[in-house]
Amino acid sequence: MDKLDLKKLAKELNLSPSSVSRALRDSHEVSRETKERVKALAAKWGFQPNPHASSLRQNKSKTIAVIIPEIQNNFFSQVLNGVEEIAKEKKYHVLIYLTHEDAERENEILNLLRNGRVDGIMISVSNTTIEYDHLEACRASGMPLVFFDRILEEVKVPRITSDDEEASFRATELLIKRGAKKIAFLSLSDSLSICKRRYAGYARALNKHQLTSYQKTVECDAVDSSNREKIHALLAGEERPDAIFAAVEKLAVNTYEVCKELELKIPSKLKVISFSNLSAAALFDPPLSTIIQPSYEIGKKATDVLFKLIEKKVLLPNDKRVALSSTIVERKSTSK
Amino acid sequence: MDKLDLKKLAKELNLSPSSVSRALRDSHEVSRETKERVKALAAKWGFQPNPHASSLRQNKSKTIAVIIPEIQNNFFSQVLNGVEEIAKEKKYHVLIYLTHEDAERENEILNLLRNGRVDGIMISVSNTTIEYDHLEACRASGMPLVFFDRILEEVKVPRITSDDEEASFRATELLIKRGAKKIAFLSLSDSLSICKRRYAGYARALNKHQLTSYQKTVECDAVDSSNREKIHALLAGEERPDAIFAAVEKLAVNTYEVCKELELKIPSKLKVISFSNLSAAALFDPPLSTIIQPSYEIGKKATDVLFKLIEKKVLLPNDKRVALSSTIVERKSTSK
DNA sequence: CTGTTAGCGCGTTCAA
DNA sequence: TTGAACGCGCTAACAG
Repeated sequence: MDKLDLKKLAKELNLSPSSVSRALRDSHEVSRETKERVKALAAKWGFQPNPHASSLRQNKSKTIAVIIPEIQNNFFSQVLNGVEEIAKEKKYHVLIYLTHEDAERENEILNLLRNGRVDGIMISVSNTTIEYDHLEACRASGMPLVFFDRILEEVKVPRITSDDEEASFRATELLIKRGAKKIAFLSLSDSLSICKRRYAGYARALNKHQLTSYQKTVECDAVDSSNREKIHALLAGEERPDAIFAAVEKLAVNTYEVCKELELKIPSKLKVISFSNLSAAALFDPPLSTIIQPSYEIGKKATDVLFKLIEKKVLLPNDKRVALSSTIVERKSTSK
Repeated sequence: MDKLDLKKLAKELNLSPSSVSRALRDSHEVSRETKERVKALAAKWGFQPNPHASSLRQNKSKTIAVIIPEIQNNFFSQVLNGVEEIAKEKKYHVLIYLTHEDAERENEILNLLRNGRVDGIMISVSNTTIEYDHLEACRASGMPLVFFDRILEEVKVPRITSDDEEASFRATELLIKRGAKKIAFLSLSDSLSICKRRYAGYARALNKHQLTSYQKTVECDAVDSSNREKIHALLAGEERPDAIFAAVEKLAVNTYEVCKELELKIPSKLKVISFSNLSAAALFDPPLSTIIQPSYEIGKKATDVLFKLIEKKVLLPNDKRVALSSTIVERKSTSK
């Protein structure tokens, strides 16, 4: 069983390679009969055209890249589900790259993708990304590029996010309604778009309710142990908050861990709400109130827009800047 | 800024394309000086060889495929972390495919991968996979192939798993030691390798402790709602078990949900233990005892072995059949 | 509708 | 150590 190629099929069928090629790709300029003969033999032999030859010739790879900070995160894995769904429909392949929240690695990955390996790129930037030359260069080169969730304002490409500011505002108001007066904000990075927007919503709610006398942010990072220390310091120190707004899921988990350690009761001593797509949040002790992002839809929409770019379709105004609605699910961690 | 290629570099440097090609790939048959000149310009211009041309010529893609049932699963996303780690070292790219537990889709994906798109494949089979022609054909074609976690006995390729039988035995003994007498087993599919092995460990423990008079299996699937119904029927019916062994994480979550609904107290009325790689299991109400698989290590080892296959290195006996140890973490859900 | 020709960009001959 | 020539497998352009 040697290597198959178009020529061998062509010889067997007494056709030229180009006809076989056309038939396999459903060209209109080939007879139905020929198409059927070709497809029958191709199926019988299990033949598929060599994708590299095809990519080289057509100058497209039928592949997209998804770059995310980490995979062990429900939000991103749900996004990937949406991406895969659309890619499958388009018969595209999906390459995945992890930055591990490292801007340098992110830069390297973008470099790897500069020479035609993929037809388009979707990225959620790392929390250490401040310089944006690599992304701007990518955009400028004409590579279809889309941001999702974590964006860079400076780089003018479509951005598919959720309504972070508004959802955060509502979540903070919920804490206030339940009696919180000193609400601390746990952030992943001051420079990260989602954290900025989430902070803005939090701050707006404090302003509205004249609770700005206590306005404290703890900037965390990707390392659980140091996050726990910072949260520990916050909760064991003077001027302890009576509520916590966690900008990302892992910080809520860290908060719960510290509360266990300190035997600080949630929600009586501390209310907690967090962005989270963890379905098991309802099983926590106590059940965690969450702001749930429409992750699957973000993945689908971002991929959709990416394909519009790839296919050089015109983008509608609401393709360029999409903010899908999050859902707040109140549970016991925020009750009075 | 038009397309770069070897020729343009060559012209600029007054070299032939072949010398440039050689220099970039660190061939020994090119002078150090030339190498440096070439690399300097390549770096300056941000040049990278077209991967499709290169793949076509060399007949290798520098890409591997990972096929998993679902991504929204801590085990698989941790595995991917390990895969990415090794692939990065090898300067390989990673394509990801989801079967959504559908054997037909699995078959299609394997077909997509038959003609050189990837140099190797890692797969954890779907829970509906019974026929194995597609995998056997893949193996027979010479494609490097490795199973991880969920395997098919019949297909003779390396398999990297965890010590399911032994870990399940120990977990079941733990339930027994804590007083359980009627232990039910929640399975994802009777035909799935991991479930068979986990069941075997469970059954062996029951045998050893002469508790076989109650030996009940509930076969679940990928749909949460129907799983909850089945578990509900089990827990609300006659001959309720006093403990549950969940073969996979999601079934433990479903069990907790049903217990909440039925107001059935864990662990006093029902003890629960489960395979799970969810770090937040410690925050559950009550904290869930878990059997933690070495997912990251499985990902690394499987990728490692896959690269040995790709590089045609000899496999050591303990590359062909690896069973890494799981860890049991006892928490409140199994206490007396 | 089908065949012929040429070339995508690279890496490997083989010759110098 | 370098260059010239060829071909990987496919498909676009052109011709019939």
